[in-house]
Amino acid sequence: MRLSSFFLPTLKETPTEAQIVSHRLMLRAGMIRQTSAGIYAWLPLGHRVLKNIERIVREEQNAAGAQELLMPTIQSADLWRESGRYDDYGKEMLRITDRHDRDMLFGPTNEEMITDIFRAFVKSYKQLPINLYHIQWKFRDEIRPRFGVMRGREFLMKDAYSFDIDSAGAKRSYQAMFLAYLRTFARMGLKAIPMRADTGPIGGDLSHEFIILAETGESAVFCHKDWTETDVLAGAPGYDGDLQGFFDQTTARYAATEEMHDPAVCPVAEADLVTARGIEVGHIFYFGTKYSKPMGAAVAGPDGSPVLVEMGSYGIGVSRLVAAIIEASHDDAGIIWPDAVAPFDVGLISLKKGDAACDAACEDLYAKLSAAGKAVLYDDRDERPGPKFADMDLIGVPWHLVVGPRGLKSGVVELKRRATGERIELSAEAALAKLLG
RNA sequence: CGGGGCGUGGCGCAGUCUGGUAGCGCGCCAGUUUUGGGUACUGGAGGCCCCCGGUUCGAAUCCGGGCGCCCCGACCA
Repeated sequence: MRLSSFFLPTLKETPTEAQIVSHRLMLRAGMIRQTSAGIYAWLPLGHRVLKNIERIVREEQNAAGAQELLMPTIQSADLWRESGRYDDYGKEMLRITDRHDRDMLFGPTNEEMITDIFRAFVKSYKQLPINLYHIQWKFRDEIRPRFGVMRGREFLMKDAYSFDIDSAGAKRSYQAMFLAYLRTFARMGLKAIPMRADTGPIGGDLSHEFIILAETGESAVFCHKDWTETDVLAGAPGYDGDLQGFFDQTTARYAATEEMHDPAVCPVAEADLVTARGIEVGHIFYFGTKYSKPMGAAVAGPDGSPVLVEMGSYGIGVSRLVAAIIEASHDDAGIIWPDAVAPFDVGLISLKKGDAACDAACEDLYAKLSAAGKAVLYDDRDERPGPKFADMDLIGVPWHLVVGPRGLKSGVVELKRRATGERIELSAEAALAKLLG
């Protein structure tokens, strides 16, 4: 992509409404545009990151055996009356009336709808287990949306729903998602800590929140310091392996949100306890027959008699992750994208547009990197070096390849790693080899 | 919903108290200049001053009503 024609409205100054660093940087980097309180348009740069995160989530869900489908954003109130949540959910649910005066709503979650789909088609225990998910926009009419996409009213969520014949199967489904979540967040360069959590309005008796530590996190969290020092996934099994063992071993290490933490009975010595702020990026629930019972989702068991299915649900805040990653990875100059989610792999900076040698070298590098499958943002604008460096730092591209007349005279270009600031001079060929290696 | 604050070119703000030609910085456009970390100068474009009503010869400014947005609290991916 040539920056001269890329829609990237970066800002030099920070809009006043943005209070936390991720929101400020997302606005300054031209990633999002607010359209109403808690509702945002995703501009091209932000959209690229959102899609990358979505892709990782999808790959890991598929690897864990979940199957993707897509349910609508608008739902009928009738389903929610069946589960009893139409009244329970309160004002957070956006209620809509259609032209025939039918009660509709913009889905805040999909337990009812997926249960309805399940019960329509699945009739035998032989078809279980099943885990279905989608990645779809949700709307929750928060009392106070804030912090940009961190707590928007409209947000993109991956929600998965598992169906099992018994609680042993359901727990195994839960543990598979538990592992999938750890893998998902690790791939994004995040250290997410699973914490025992309240089940809230979703209901149920087993639940973990996945929390990443960041100063601007909305809730206080407590965990053993081992969490911050070791790789949770070291020794993790495959999905057909000993999930129970991994789950037991992982959850044995203390970690709890404020609501669940009681200093009086905390098993961790004070010296080993980390007290921090956290951002919730995922939440998993096992809730048994909470929905299958009122909605009559039963299958024939081995003896032919009906058995209510055991369910769980598993959410990841996809749009929130964009902000959460920035909270966890930035500096004074701007965003530092982890490679896996970066909107571009390489930022190619031409220091002097119009200089024949410089233009030729840039075009050549741009063509070769692109041909090799790299996403390259080529800053071919007729600008001075200063703004180019500043913009590339701001939008956080992981590698900066700087090409200028001065270096070309001595046969070198400069390669900079955004995360460390480390810069090396090397030949164009060597730079290509390093970026493609 | 309770408490606090804000609404003036794209962004950041002044002007409002004390009514009288709508301003500054950044950005944008043109030209000159400069050229390895947001160059300097000159010229230019761009504003229903959130909306409606009232007071007044005259309202960004005063009065009434509405709308929108932000921050602090309880709820949530």
